[in-house]
Amino acid sequence: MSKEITARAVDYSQWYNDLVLKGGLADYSAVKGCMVIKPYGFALWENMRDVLDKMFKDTGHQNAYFPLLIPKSFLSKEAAHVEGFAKECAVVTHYRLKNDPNGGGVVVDPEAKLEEELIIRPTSETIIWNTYKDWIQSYRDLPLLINQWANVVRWEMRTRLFLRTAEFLWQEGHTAHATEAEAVEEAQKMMEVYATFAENYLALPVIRGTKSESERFAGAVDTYCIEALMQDGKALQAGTSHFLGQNFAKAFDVQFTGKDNKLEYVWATSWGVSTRLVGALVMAHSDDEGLVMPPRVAPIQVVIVPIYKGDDQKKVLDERIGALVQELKQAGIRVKYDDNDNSRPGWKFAEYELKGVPVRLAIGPRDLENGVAEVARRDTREKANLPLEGLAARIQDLLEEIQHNLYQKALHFQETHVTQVDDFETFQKVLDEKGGFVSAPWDGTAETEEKIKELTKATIRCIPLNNPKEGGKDMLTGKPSAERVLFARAY
RNA sequence: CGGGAUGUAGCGUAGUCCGGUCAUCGCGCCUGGUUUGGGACCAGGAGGUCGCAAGUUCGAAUCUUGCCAUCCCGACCA
Repeated sequence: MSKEITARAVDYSQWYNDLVLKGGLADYSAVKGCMVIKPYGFALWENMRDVLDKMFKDTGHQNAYFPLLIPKSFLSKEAAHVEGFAKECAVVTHYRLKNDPNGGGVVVDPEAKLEEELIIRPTSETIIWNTYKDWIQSYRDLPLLINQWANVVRWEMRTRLFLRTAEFLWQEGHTAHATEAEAVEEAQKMMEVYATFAENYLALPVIRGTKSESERFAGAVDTYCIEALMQDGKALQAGTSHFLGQNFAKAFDVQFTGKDNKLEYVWATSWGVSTRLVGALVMAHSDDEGLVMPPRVAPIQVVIVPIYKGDDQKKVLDERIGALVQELKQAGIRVKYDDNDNSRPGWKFAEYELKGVPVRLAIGPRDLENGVAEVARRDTREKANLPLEGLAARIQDLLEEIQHNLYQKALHFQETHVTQVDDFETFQKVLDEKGGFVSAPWDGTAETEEKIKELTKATIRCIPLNNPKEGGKDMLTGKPSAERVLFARAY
């Protein structure tokens, strides 16, 4: 069949591509490095977005929108920041096209060169802090808690659907605070929001931690992160939250007058998650039959497939199933009744399995006689006949059970893929043969971290929160180590 | 951005070395009919600038050059 997907064991990368493309989440586009998010994939993102948006608002944030284009000079104001992003910025140099005098279509009008070139935002710290300067004068203006939903562009050399594309969708929170402690607390709080979201909605267990200096966001004092583990044993950074100190306040001269009438620089945070979460979701739960969607964010939670011979039976089914659809909708369930007569039940079964719909109901005349529906769950692929009477409530429970089951499965995988090692030889062996996180003592230097990366391709994913301080020896250098950190090969 | 591979109808493909009724086959699509409890069947039909652009040639899917896109492996990164 044309919809067949490559098995994980055969080619994991191809399996992932097959799921995204054949599952209808996204397509390649005519533009290098950019993808088209298709309706089914976008519906998934919208569900994620809606939940996160509510969580942000519940923690006191407001949405705003800042420009896509940023004056080039802004980027250079914060030294570490420009260093981090300069290499991947798209630049707008002209503002007009004209007909090619040689008849070759349109060309850039050389007379329309911009005085100051504009960069397409790779992130918005600079334009936002330039704006905050005008918004903040007094401690009464603080804290300033803003989020924006936006697209950003980072000119990546190698792209992968959802995981790394030149343009992607995300949200970026940018907050300003009167004290350092309050800003740190905000950064930690938002990391916790992300972790809660990943675990409760994406059924994706994550490890909370901080980044080592070399993995830190360009311009941050501290980067908090949530790290997830994919089925191939590679780690994936699922969200980051940065304590920016006063770096941007100083770069953009954002000061406020305190109660004591003294001028002070504000303390800042920024935090973001992106459409990359879609990739994380796909790789964490799906199987060789196709996508597996966690019910809480699944675009379609329940699909109903009618089984009938002839129009008469169809009519009877339409009526009964129509009532059931209403019942399910009233229970807040996202349901689709697929009564398309052009494809047969078997085809639909396979199609919705590929799309990862958590629950499928098949209902035919036989079922109506018995007052039941055949209920199939995507996660375990089990089927059962359940009474139509009170079905909505049963389905609600079932969706929660599936959500929970997916989380438990992923959690078990994660827990069994954190390996403690103390020597470098074992470290390499675990990475090659088992994958996952490797917890190993590290001497705390960037040099050692770099050396380990060169030798093994593994990086420090995070220093877990509340990490026990245990004396030891660095597995590579033998130098004193204050604590274990988590290494992994990563996306 | 370096190395390797690929690009023929919506999808998957034959043909490319050796230029000349070669645009092949399957799925899908449209029409009609029979069907419908795990990817239906019959009959008829539509659909292709052979990735794009130059060039070589009497003649190019096929040869040459450039470009575009995708995949895999590196370096870089969410």
